[in-house]
Amino acid sequence: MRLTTKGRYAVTAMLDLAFHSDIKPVTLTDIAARQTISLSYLEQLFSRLRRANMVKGIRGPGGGYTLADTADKINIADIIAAVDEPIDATKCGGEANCQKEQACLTHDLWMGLSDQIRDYLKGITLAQLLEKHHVKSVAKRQDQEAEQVIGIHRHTELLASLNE
Amino acid sequence: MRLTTKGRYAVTAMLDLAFHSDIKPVTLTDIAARQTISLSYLEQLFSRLRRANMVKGIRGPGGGYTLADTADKINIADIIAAVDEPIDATKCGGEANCQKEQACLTHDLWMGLSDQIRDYLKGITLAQLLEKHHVKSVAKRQDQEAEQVIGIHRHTELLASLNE
DNA sequence: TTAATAGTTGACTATTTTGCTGGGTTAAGT
DNA sequence: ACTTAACCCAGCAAAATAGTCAACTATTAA
Repeated sequence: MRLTTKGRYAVTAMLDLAFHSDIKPVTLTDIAARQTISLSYLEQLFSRLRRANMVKGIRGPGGGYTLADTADKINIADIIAAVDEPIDATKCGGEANCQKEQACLTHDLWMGLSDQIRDYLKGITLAQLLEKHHVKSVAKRQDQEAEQVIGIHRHTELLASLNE
Repeated sequence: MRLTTKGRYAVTAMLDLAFHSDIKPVTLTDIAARQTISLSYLEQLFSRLRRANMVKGIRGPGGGYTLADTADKINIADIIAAVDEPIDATKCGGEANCQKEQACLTHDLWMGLSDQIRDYLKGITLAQLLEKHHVKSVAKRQDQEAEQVIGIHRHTELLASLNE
């Protein structure tokens, strides 16, 4: 699992879509203007997102993109995985072709960590992020309320799984 | 918080160090051989790690690197932060220089997510990863009683080195 | 003292990824 | 027909990544 600006662009665009595509499809031109991402770069990203069945493209006037599913069914890990190259799991490609035992061991450790991050991001949906933002803006408007609904208990939960 | 192969190299190298530097300092040449990372690339990474006070360099014959602190005091987030460029938090650099409200909102959402990942990784130490691996390898060894004997002597060798 | 070891530094190169431009083609609505 | 917008390329400049080379300095064993 990698975390780069590319994935960030994708998540941002998907959030924008979740925000605006309730009524009608959203054009990439709109997203490009709102999020200041170049149209052609968005096209690249959405080409992958569409092939991964995260969004649906509707052609013609009045067309655009909509989410392929409800926002609570779309998680962050899948979005990032969709736009990232399939990571080649370098050098120790799946099978044990490592000559050295140590190399494989530390490789395993890293992969385990990577899996945990993926699981963590799999547990966060677009709907949760929108809700969190909603809560936050409401809280800012009224008075300070306790936010952070999503993060904390999940954090401890995952740490607990480390200690098994 | 970014997650790239660079950070992975750094974590892998630090894990290798945590494994082997109990008795004496570990040379980058050794790490390069074990982890199949180029020596000079390691030099770059360890230059940053040293400046970030994650490791100590010891010169002269018998020299090498050791952890600057015990393995339970070194967390993954700090390792990655040490080798990564300070992320520029693009376009909305700290202050609210976003012209559009939406851009800032989704930006906030992403930054919040990024913070959560950082907190998560801050909660995972080298010691935890080593411990997890230790348990796992023992279990694997017990399972492989009737099977091929390839890994066994390496395991005992490793366990022996842990008890010294 | 001397030679070997090993870290330190900086500049340099190759490759990959990133973000973007611009050209088109195809499907759908007016 | 004409427009709109998704779709699909080929390519390209800048940046990041990964690795190389060479000169240097500090340490210490012999």
